[in-house]
Amino acid sequence: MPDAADADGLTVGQVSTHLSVTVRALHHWDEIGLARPSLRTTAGYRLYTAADLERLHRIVVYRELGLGLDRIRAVLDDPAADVPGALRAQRAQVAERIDRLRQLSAGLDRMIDAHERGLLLTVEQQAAIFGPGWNPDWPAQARQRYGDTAQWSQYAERSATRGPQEWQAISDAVASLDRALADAMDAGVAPGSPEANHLVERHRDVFASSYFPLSRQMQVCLGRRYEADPAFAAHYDGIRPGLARWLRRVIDASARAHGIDPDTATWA
Amino acid sequence: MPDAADADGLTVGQVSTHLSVTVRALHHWDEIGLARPSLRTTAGYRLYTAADLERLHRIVVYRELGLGLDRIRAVLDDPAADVPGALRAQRAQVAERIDRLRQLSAGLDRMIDAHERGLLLTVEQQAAIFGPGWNPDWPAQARQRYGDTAQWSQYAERSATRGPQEWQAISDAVASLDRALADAMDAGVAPGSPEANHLVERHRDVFASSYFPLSRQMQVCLGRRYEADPAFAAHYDGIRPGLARWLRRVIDASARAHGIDPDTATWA
DNA sequence: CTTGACCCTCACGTCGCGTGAGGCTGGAGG
DNA sequence: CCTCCAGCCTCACGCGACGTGAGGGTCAAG
Repeated sequence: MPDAADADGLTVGQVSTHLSVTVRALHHWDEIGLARPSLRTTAGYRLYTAADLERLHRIVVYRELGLGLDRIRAVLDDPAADVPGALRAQRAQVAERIDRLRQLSAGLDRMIDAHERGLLLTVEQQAAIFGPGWNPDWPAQARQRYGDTAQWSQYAERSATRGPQEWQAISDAVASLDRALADAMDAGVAPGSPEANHLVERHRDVFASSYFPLSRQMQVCLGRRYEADPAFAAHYDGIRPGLARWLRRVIDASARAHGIDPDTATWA
Repeated sequence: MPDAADADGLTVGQVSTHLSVTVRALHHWDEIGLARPSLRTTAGYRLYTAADLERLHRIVVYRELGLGLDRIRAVLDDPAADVPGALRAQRAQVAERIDRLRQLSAGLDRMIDAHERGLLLTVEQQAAIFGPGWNPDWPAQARQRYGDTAQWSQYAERSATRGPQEWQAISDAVASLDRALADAMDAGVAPGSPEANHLVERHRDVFASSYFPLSRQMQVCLGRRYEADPAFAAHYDGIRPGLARWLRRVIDASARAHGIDPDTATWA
């Protein structure tokens, strides 16, 4: 009889294995007076009687249903307690929590998608919004290159909240800016002139509100890439031949006016 | 310009309304170093710059996704952090929690049902298990009378875990006991005899393992009700005429042998 | 007599703040 | 000038249900 009880009660360890609760939990329930053992040995060992076990078992049952210890205490100590009512209230709470978690899961799905694809639009929607010059592979390529930067994370966080309407607004803003840049170049606006600098600020604003905050230094790097990267250059030169180069020079001049040497500017 | 920022930063209250977070949360994030304001006034007022607001906004976004502050810190501070991985892990956790909550909700449903109906069986199942003498209105009547007692709660808790098989076992045990009682009466077993007392103990065991723990005092009350209540009496007298009365006398005699006066015994 | 498993009582840590207490600060009005 | 009041500050405890040691007795077996 290694574990067969001294007839007058079980110790915490024995109860613990019987009911699959931790010893600490039994201690806790004793501390708060939820379930005290009827007996103690002279050495202070807790001894739980059969009646104690009844109560403990009931506690375990209601605890598994997610009720708080206070509510359990009420249910056990007041025989006239409205048990079904308490259970229904609990069920309602659980339903609410499930709902919240589902919404949360949906949000996580969106965010994961945004991080991985960069754009929560179908290819058709992309074509309709960004026009014929758009290549649906671009977001994937961008993620390939910049996916492990903080900027990509920030961009993804914003993308997760953007639908077709928001992207249409961005597309419109970019197109409008491109036209203004082309018009300015046509009109002979010189790098460093107030008009040119104003356009550079506008570019920074549009970019920042579309993608992620852009420092002047970063803008310089971006201007260089506009000219050097074939895809970007094709975009701008497709609007007006020489526009990529002109834009780079305009950005450089503006940076210089703000005390930045464009030749040593760094992205970070 | 009542709230238009002193150009160099926003105070906690302003940020709080902008981002819909509590002032205390901002304090907390400052305390743990998750988001400290870049500036302080000479009086110690926190001033959050535009860059600070960026960070705060990202924190809010990830917090709404249910990430812990430590994980958010990792995501924000390490640009190479595996954000989609962290999000997917979070999604898995959320899925698990939803699952657990659903099981919990199902358990609550069962328990509510058990409390209200007393028996989680269809009428057909009840007829098949308890035989032709069974009246499907009995559980509802029992609940009507005893629904606000602790015993009913204990009985309901057990019922919630019982299916047709368990009820069949109980029905068999009760039928077997009834047969044994009838045989004993037929054989002329006298109240107070060892055989009779043994049967009383067996009745107490069967009842306790079927419904709820039964003290000897409660058993006496039950014996009286067996004789006085027409439904119970009809059950026992249907097995053998006079069995209800005989059983009551047998229980009384056993109680007396245990030092209980059956005429003053109380239920509680 | 020792070993090792079991028990005891403190008492702090968890997680993300809520909620005061007690006391400055800063701008508006008298 | 003073006062008022909203808003800010720093502690510091509280929550819920225990987990996790620390430090030390107890008990049956070898």
